[in-house]
Amino acid sequence: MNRSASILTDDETVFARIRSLATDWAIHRLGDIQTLNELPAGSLVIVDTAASSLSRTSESGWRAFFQLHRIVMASSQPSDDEGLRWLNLGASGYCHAYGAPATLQQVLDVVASDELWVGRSLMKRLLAGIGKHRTDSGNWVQALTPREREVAQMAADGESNLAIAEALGITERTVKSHLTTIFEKLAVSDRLQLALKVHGIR
Amino acid sequence: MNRSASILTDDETVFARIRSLATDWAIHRLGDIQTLNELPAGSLVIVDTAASSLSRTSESGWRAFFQLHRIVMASSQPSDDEGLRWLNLGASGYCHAYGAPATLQQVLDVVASDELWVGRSLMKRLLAGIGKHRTDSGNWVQALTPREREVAQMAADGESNLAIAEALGITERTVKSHLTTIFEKLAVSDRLQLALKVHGIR
DNA sequence: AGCCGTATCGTACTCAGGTACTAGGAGAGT
DNA sequence: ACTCTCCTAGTACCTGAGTACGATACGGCT
Repeated sequence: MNRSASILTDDETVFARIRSLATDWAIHRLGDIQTLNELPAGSLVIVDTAASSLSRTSESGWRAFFQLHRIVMASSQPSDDEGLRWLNLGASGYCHAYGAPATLQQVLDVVASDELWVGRSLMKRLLAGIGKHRTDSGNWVQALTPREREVAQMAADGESNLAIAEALGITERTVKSHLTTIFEKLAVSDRLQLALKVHGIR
Repeated sequence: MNRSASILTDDETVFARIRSLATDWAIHRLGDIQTLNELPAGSLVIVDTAASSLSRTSESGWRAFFQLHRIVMASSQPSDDEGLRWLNLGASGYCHAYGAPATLQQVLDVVASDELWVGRSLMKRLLAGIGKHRTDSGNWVQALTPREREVAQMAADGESNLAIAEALGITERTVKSHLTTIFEKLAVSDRLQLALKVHGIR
């Protein structure tokens, strides 16, 4: 396959890692950020956020680069906020420079397909900013029966017992019954503790 | 490799396509949405948004399913809005049911790695919308006095009125008094709603 | 046939949470 | 001085939530 990518980094370890793990890819090394201008348009590039020559490029300079190529920013100390900054400037991806080999391979594959690659935790923040996404923190589900899951979710979302009963077409007494079981299974004392557990707080 | 996934669809074409393209995967077919409860926790599942049995599941039912498994919603007529709805409910991915084989393969790989898969155009929208929403989640603090903030935070963390009173060296009555003011200022009815607001859920 | 898990529902009870109405003292600003 | 907000607190009262101690029915497993 004719797959090649370039990388810009000052860190020998990062370079060696990426070169070795990406077996499907031919990796070229860039000496300076300005050499991005010499690559054919649409090239796949990994840029180490710690590379020294980065500081000489303005914000609009970055926007231009991101338009020209598909660029993945790799940080050795990634954070959601840093990732957000790069993605907002137009980066095609943001990942951990020392991430798992399989993950880095995946990042390259995805970005090469003209998709964007955003890590899990940052993605959740993006979704949370738009709607009310909440996943994870969740082996609580596995302890519950299907019916109990519905009741637990609604109670955790702030619905009253009566509201839950009406929504599910059962009596309030049955809702209470389910909740008692749920509290016992999840080792919580009331619906507020349940909500904290379901929504992954503490 | 021991890679298997399940699919729920009424559409023979979709089933045939996915089965044929995903050579690395063993694909099982599900007959009904309820069979999700019988799969081992954390299973990888593709669900056709047009499947007839979907309508019988409530919103909270979906949330529970999404926490139990890694579920990719596949639509034959995808839209950003529809995608956003599913992802907000907790889906692990949203893609085109008739998408390019290589893309679908990638979706499975990515989701199997416990990442989220969001298409390019939807991702752009998420990134565009991040700025304003993120600031107003901390808005509740502004409306409250310092003392009220302390009480609100503790109540939102699940502490009882008595526990808050003892921690702050005041009577339970005063805690109640603060809470009544807090509820009024933040336009919520009880401590559970307060917790959801403080922790940025709805 | 018997056991067990799940889902449903009844009555009665306790109690934490929340409201209504009220009010005194401390401190800041006019 | 006067007003205003904040923090504090008492008594009385109501209600939703949760528990105790049941019950019936259905389906699967041994």
